[in-house]
Amino acid sequence: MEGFDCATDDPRCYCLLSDVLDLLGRKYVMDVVCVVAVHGTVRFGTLEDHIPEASTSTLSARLDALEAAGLLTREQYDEIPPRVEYELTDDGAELAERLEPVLEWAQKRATAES
Amino acid sequence: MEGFDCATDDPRCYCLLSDVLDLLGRKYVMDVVCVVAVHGTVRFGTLEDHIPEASTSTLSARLDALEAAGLLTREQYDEIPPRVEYELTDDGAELAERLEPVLEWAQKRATAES
DNA sequence: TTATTAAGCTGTGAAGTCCAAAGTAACGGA
DNA sequence: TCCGTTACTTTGGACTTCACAGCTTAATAA
Repeated sequence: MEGFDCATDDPRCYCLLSDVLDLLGRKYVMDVVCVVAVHGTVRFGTLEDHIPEASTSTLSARLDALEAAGLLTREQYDEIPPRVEYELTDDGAELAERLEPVLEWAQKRATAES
Repeated sequence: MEGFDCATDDPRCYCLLSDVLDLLGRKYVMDVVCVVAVHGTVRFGTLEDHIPEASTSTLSARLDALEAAGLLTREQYDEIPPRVEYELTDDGAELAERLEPVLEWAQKRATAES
C-alpha cells in the first residue's frame, strides 16, 4: 500500500494499513482469533464446532495465514488419531485484547436487534 | 449463526456473532469506517484516494452495506457534477472508536516490520 | 478378518466475490 | 461540438470460498 498524503493531521488516519489488516478483513479471521483467545489452546475440531459456517478448507487456510503472520502457534503431536493444538502468540493475544471492545459492541448490537 | 454451547464461561466467548461482524470481516470495511471517522464527512472520490486498492464497484458495495447496516448515512446533493457525502451515524462512530486500538496495533506492526 | 472409528486435514468442481476497465448521466465551459 | 467533472453501474474474467469426498494410521468392534 503506498502512502497517500492525507489532508487531515489526525493521528487516527491510518492510511498505511498493514498486511495484518488485510488478513483481519478476511472471513472468520476475527472469529478464529476470538475463539483461540478464550480457550487458550484449541484443537481443530473445537474451532469447527464454534465456527460451523466456515468450511474446513477455509478454516485450515486461516490457521495457516495466522501462523504465517506470527499470531498463533501450531503444535502437532504424533499420535493416532492426530492431535494438533493452536495457541495465540503474545502478538496474537495483544490483538485479541484490542479486538475485544469490537466484539463486545457486535454482541450488544446482535442482542439489541432481536 | 446458531448457538453452540461453549465449554468456557468466559464472557469473552462471543459464539453468537452478529451480521455486523460478518460485514466487518469483508475486504476494506474497516478501512472505510476508519477513513470516514477521521474525515467527518467524505465524498466518494476521497475514499477512492485513501483506499486505491479497492475497485469503485467494491467501494460502492461497501458503502451500500454500511448504510444498510445503519453505520453511515448518505447525503446526495442534486448538483452537476454530482456530490454525495457520507458520514458515520452514532452507531458507526462508536464502532470506529472501538476499532481504534486495533488499527493502532496494526500500524505499530506495520512500522515495526519495515 | 474385515469394518469402523477417530482427528486433521487436502482435493474437487461449483458458487460466490472482487478486479480493472469501460460506460452512463447531466451540465457548463471552450 | 466536444471535454471535463463526479459518482457511480456494468462487464467478463480472475480469485475465494463453498460443501462434500477422500486420505492417513492404529486401535478396537463385529
